[in-house]
Amino acid sequence: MRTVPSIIHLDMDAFFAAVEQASKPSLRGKPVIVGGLGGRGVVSTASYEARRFGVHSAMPMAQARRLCPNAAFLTGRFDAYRANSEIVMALLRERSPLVEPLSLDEAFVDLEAGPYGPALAAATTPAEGAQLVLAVAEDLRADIVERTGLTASVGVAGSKLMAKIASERAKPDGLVLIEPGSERSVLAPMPVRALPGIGPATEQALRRAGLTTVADLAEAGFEELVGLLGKAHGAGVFQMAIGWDERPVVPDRDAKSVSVEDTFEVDLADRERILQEIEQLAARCVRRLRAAGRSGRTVVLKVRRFDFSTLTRSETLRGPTDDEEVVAATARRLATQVDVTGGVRLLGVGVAQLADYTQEDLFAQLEREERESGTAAVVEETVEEVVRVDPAARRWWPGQDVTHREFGPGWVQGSGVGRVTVRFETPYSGVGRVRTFAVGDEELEASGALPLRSPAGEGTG
DNA sequence: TCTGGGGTCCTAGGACCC
DNA sequence: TCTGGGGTCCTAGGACCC
Repeated sequence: MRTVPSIIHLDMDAFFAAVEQASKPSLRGKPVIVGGLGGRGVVSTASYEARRFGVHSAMPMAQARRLCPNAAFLTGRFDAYRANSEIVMALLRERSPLVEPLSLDEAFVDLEAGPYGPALAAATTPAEGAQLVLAVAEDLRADIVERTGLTASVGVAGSKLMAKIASERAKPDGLVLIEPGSERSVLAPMPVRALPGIGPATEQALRRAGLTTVADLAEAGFEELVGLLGKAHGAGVFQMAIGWDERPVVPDRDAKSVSVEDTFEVDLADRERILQEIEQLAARCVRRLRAAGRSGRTVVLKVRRFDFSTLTRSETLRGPTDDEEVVAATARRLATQVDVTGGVRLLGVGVAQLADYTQEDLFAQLEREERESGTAAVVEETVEEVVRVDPAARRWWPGQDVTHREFGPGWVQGSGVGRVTVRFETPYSGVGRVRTFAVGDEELEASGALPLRSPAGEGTG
């Protein structure tokens, strides 16, 4: 392992909620909860103000409402999160080409590559190298605030494992260094659950064996952990426990699967309806697959039943496809293997075994020919229904960006009984005023997210 | 008013081939 | 006539992460 702590782990603080607060001046300093607003939604991110009430990620939204009824409850605006994520990732890539994003708000950076590599290699002592890395990290954090107004926590260490643990300790808005050589003493007192890859099930298995701290794991040894957790997991956990981690920072990992899924407000019982939903999921899945310029060979259908039991059925085709009809027909075929009595709460369609491009899709051609010659099962024609958009039937989502012809840009605070309430403010304005309109008001329209820093540099944000 | 959506990796059994 | 073992692919499920 490295003697200079040249690996950085960056984690944006309460990212989704922080973007909302930066976008909406009236929410700064207030509890904000982003997540699914339907009856079956869960919390995606809670602001630190909301966390003080006990709200956290993955908590059912209904419970969050009980704990923190005065919070702002918003649906996610992923375009805004993606745009700010790209700004942050670009700032990381200025420091090194070796950037490994883990999600929109998290990434590893290896500073040994890139502009600081030579200076790090030239450092005469590890302490000198550490000082350089800390300076780079502080500069990075300042750049992120300047460009987005958002704060990030950064961990700096000699391995991915320790950098990640360091960023966790740095939260919120901090910087923590774990000195190479101190790994084992830092890890020893920590609960096993603090190690990435140890979740509730593994924690339980270890607790039954009397192992609760990382020191316990190191003492238990390789053999016992492999016996308890299996070969790969046991070996991995043991290595983590003794602070051993040589995993490289790997940029540009290609996706290995693409999937979409929907949980329904009310369980679906009708077979015909289930097939329709599968049809639409397949279409969405293929749209994403094609947008990524990929095709896939294995189609996966996922079904969660009324009792939360979840199963998957998959079929591997002879070659990769990006044809909507092929994916849909395969998913429908898989659906016939599933017992749906009692109802279905979730359906998902995915494609795996991805290939980089589509060759001539012989499989799709074959399916089409069979259908046309009438040898395949008759599939009802999907008639493109032309739905005229009735303005009065529009749906507005809490948090959504809108523009009013007279009052300008704002966001939806809430809607119901034919009315929609909008607060007119922007990332660069002061706290805005609230006005209420009829949901069908033609002056009001949906709009895109504004950058958190105005390109013209107006306002203070 | 229980439990999202998008992913990754691992395991284990059976089929199939040599 | 019986008895192999290894490798790879496919499928299903589970744990985990953000």
